[in-house]
Amino acid sequence: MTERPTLAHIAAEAGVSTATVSMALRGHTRISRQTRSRICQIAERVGYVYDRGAALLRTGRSETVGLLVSDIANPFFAELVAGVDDALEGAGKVALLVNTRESPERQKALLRRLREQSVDGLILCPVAESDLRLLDEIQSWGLPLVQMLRHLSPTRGDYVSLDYRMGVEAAFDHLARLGHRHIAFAGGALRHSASAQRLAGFRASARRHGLVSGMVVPCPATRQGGRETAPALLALSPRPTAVICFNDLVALGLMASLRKAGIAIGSEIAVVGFDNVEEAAESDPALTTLASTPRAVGKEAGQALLRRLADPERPPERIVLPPRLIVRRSCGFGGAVVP
Amino acid sequence: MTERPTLAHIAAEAGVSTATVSMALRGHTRISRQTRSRICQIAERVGYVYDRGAALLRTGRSETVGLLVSDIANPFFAELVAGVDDALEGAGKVALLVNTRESPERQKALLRRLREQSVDGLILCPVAESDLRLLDEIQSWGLPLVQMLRHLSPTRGDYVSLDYRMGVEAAFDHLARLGHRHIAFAGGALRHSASAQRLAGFRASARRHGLVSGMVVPCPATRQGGRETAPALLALSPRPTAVICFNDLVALGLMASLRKAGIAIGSEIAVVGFDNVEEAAESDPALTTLASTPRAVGKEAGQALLRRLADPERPPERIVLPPRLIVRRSCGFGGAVVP
DNA sequence: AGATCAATGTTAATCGATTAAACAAATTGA
DNA sequence: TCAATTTGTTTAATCGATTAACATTGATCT
Repeated sequence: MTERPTLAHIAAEAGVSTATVSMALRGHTRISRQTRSRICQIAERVGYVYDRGAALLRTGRSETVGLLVSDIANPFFAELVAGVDDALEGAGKVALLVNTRESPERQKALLRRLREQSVDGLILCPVAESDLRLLDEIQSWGLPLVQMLRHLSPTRGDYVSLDYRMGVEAAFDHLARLGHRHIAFAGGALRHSASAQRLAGFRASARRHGLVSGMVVPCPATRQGGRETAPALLALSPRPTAVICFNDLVALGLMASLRKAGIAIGSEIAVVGFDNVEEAAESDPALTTLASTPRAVGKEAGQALLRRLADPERPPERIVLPPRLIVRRSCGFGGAVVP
Repeated sequence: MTERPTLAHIAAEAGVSTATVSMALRGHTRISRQTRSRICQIAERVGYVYDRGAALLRTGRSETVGLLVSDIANPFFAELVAGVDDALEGAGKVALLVNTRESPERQKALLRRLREQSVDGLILCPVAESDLRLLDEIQSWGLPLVQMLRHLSPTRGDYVSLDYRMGVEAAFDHLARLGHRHIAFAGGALRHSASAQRLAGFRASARRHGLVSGMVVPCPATRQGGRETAPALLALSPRPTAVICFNDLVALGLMASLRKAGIAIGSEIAVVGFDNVEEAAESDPALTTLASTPRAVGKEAGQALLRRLADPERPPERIVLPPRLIVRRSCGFGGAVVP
């Protein structure tokens, strides 16, 4: 419980200046082998711990990044966070994780908080309804930023995400190939780019196949949302023979609801999800879905931020990972089936 | 992209000293209403942002907390982290989240990193195989600590967790009441208190009911682990008519495996999980389980740390939340059934 | 009138590490 | 031999906010 040792303590003990100690501990070449090793030994012995707060004041770098996600409790984001951590750990950086809970006010307050903390950069999954002004603001702070999963601008700044549009188109094409002509979309209710992109993929596909493109039923992106959206979906006319869901949770909820209503999933109605959560392989019937790879996305985002920190002048990056269609029984037996 | 304003800038503009500005912005009573509001206006106008790094150097408080979990990607921990965040947010603190990945070396390195960062306190879910020496060490640093979910010492320091032992006993009693005499435990393979407590609950229950207590099959605490443990379980002699699983993931994996083997879950063999994940209510059959409340645990842990920070001298706390038995079809129709 | 007090600021030291510039000593080059 | 260079270390300023101790002013009291 004694005072935490500082450079000055070590310097006194070694009979050198604090400057020497500072340089020695960081492996500066100007310090001789012997003094360095002597200093390191003393540091070890007295239990010296580097004070990043003090260093920050001088250097301006905190070796810390802000990570803002819209819902930490969501397992999808948990994977994402794990991926970011994977990338940061090797670089010796640590993430300040905050939960915006889809609230613009909280997002604003937390951004301020992270600035106060002098984070070196930000990885941001913006809350729904965020817009370009936020991007302007962040850039005016001179804070390196990676937009993750959702973007504020499709073209400005670094951006790492999934190709939602392509994913939905792949699902649609698959269903069309199976002969479906009435395909619906059970979609997220929030307004953000990841949602808009799915919808755009759906609409574009419908047009391309010459089908009705108005069969969209908005619903919360949760299991509960999926359950509750079944009636609205079945009430559509013509009644859809296939439905692409916002994500697996919606699909699983919807399937539970349809099962309860005695509707045969796979034959009477085909269901496609998005994400390929573990459960998808074991649901009844197994769920056709798009394998998104949240951990990979998080890791890419972390790495992108590290590159940006290393070189603020490099041109903006857009990294958009392609989801992979995984065909299972919830679309019937028309295609090659992965067990 | 201009220089970030400091107290000195504001002081110059307002024609007062930095001391006055500092006090004014923090609402110190020594500053008159008028100067305070004048200063606040200037701060607002020039876009002043508090520099916690600088303040930390002087005050020794970073308003930051270290949060170490053993597997961020695990949805259970995601809920836990969300709960911690819930508690911290109100207090204006932010969590530095790190992932120990069940590795003692990483845990050690990350603890050091967090100390360098001058976190005000720690919330730690220790990796398996951690022991008392770690607790001694942390206490020697004078860093406030809350042990979460797993403990290093059952009696020393603050501790927030779930009553795993009671949970397993409740499950056992329920199964015994239904007439089961051959009850097995499909358990975690890691050595930590949360695992030991479940096992203790199982053994104690078996003794209490005068049953064989050796029917324990260790397995990883994952869905995959559950799937792979089915053969070993069925090979036990006498063959168990009921199995209590380490958690829901194990139970769900096990059920999938048993289903595939053509075994009737609920009648031929009863299955009980632990956690009550969302999926448990919708599996086939619905899973009897113990509702653990990770978000609540996280929140309690966060609050406990806040109390500890407010008063380092208060006596250690032990908060152990009771899980609640939720009876569903995976145990057959012998009891009251929650749909 | 002089002492006392309250209200409101200011001065200056401080937290711990970094780093440009200065300096001393040893080595090399011509 | 003397200047130039290299090597190793020190000096001292600096980052931005906090805070104990001190200063000023005007009001109040006896």
